Amino acid sequence: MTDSAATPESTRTPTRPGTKGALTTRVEDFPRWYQEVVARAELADNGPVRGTMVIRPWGYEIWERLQAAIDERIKAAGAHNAYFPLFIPEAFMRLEAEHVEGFDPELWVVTHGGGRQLDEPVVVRPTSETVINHFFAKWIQSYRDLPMLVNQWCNVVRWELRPRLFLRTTEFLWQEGHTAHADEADARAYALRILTDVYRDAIEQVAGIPVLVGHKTARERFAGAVRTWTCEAMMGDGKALQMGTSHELGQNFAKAFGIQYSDATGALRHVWQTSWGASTRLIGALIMAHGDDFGLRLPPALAPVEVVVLCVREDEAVCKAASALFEELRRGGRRVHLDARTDTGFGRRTVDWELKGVPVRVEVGPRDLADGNVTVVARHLRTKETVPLAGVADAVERICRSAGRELRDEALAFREARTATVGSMAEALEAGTAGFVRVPWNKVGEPGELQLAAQALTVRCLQRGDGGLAAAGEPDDALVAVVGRSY
RNA sequence: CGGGCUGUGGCGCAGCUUGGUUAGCGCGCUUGACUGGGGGUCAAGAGGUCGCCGGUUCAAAUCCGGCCAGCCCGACCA
Repeated sequence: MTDSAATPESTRTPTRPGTKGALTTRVEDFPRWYQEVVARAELADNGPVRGTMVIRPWGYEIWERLQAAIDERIKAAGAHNAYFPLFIPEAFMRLEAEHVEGFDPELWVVTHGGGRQLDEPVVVRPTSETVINHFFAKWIQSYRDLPMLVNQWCNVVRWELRPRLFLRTTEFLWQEGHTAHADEADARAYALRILTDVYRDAIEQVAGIPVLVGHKTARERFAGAVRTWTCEAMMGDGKALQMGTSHELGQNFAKAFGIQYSDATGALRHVWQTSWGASTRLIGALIMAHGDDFGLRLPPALAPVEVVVLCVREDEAVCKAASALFEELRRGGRRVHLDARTDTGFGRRTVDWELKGVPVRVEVGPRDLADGNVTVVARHLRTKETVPLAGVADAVERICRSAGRELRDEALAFREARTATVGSMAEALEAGTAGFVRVPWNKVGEPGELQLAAQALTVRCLQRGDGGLAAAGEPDDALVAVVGRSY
């Protein structure tokens, strides 16, 4: 993900002309670059209420594709979609001690409705454990009702002090899964299944973002969970972003909400639970993991448009050839867009498509066309090739099939280049700011976490030395802490 | 909530110290022409109660007071 990798010498002088309109480069000012990409690629806008977000069509289509990838995997894991209310009785939030404590500072509470003050204020959901468990208590009676596997796609609202589009907004879209199981082992296995088969798979295979998996330290754990599993990825500035989490809730909520079932012997038992979520933050990750100094780079699987065919300029033969290619690619099953806006300069249009991250551009111009050729450009590598008309479909297929994997390889190489392995706290503190540091957890511990926090460093997750997940009952002392700065 | 800063066309800013005629600039937008293989050129336009309220003054974007809003840095979080 260095500049030299993103702009091979072989390309025909790709330009960032002058100062006008060009993006701030990532090394110059990464947060500013991020904001500019969000704006210029027309992904989102700030809402009129502080911290709120308008997701624009280009951004929303990406979300719909992420959603589809995750939803299909959730269903494969046996959960079903449902919908629970936005408003939660305030009293529900108080039922689980840690949960209240964790969420209290983030709550939005509605005190008025219908022009008068409510007798009992209602909370706007920051997450839905409480309402859903209220119903689980009602729905679950017998071991035959288990496991109960429910998911919902919805918005949630949390008070945020430092909003940033996609990464941290007051209202965001997500999916939250909630399950109840007969025993601890089943709950644990399910939490892990979601972590790896849903989140890791969708994020790596569809979004092309390599992740580290592991569990959170007590300090970073979800409010009310006994164990929080996480997928962590490295962004283009070396900082970490949590991409999806899966919690083992033990029996905390079951006891607080009285979720009990009769087992085969007739004995009354509390269920064991999980909850798990992934949000529109993934779009932020996509931008920051793959974006380059020319804008967004989308893996074809998530791109609203996979191929744009553009007429270099007004010309009968050009437009005819472009339309023919557009039709051919469309029939081939690719999402194609024909850009025949000859009232806008060619340079302007190519830059726009590049900002938006469309994986392939097919440029049809009179010069190439005279020899029966067009120019095909792969966005992620910014490589151009001259291709005969008859070979365009193949060239497009080749790029569409390889781009996602190549983006992932590039992100992985970047992460590895920015990951250090050390043996002590002192070294971890020293190496910590450029990327990830792997350090034995028994050298860190809770006091170490405080020292790290002083430098804005946190333990992103704990995992085995080989990157594997801790087994049931495996003590944290034997594990490695992945340390980094985070969003 | 503690510390630093900013409010001027859609966006980004200058002007304010040292009040003074029609408040400028870049980008964007509109129209036209020439263009056209990486944000092209030229010309003509549209668009602003200078955050709000009050005060000083012959005169306030500019000086004074108050209020409001937003940004950045610290403690929370997907």
